Amino acid sequence: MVTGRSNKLTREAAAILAARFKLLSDPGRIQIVYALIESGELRVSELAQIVGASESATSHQLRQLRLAELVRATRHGREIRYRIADVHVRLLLDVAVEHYLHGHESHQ
Amino acid sequence: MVTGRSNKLTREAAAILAARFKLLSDPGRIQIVYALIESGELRVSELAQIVGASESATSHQLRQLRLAELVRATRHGREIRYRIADVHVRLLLDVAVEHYLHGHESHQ
DNA sequence: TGAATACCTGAACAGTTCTTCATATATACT
DNA sequence: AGTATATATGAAGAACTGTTCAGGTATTCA
Repeated sequence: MVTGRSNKLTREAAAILAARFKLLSDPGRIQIVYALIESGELRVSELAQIVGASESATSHQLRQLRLAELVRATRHGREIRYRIADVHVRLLLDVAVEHYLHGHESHQ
Repeated sequence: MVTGRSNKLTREAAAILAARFKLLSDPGRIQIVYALIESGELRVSELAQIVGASESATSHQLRQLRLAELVRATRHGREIRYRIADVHVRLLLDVAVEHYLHGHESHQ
């Protein structure tokens, strides 16, 4: 499935991919994204508790994810609920969890 | 395929995943990894040319990938050839390229 | 042995990232 | 209107990242 494809990755394409991977390059952000995938919709305070960070720090992280359109926010009364907005991240995280966690230790 | 799984991502697990994604969070490093996947084995000077960076900068990047055991180096005479050492990154990049490049514009 | 080639490495510097703290905004309640 | 709750935001600082530059190591060739 790798052989026979476009063969060259332009710098622009690499930058697009890098930006996506960068969003997942922080433990807190991964926990946020993962929690939203599992739970569907969560409030900022709930996410802060799950991650174990302050609400301010969590809000800053959510802002990044929001600006990158990876998550979407909706106000409900005085709370704001976040949910996944990017369908692709689900599979990407699935693959990573499947391969880099529990047991898949093979190399070479 | 997402429903019905372990449901909670520990901070340690999130850190492991984040470290892997971080390696792919730089355009140059993505180009290096992609080129190695496509070509099998390449020298530092070739990789530097592909990425469009100095050989020193490329060497520093390769060092990171090497220490993370994502690539492996072998000396042949006075040149050093690099190849992919982590089987998982292939699929991860495949998924990312497939979803974030050419046309898969769907959201929500 | 000396020079050339291919690559590595450490230090330094600019740019970026993440957190905290203080403050601001929006909504709800009395 | 005033207070409480939930979240957002800007500034500031510490820590980290990627590049360059200068010099170092390993190998080949004359």
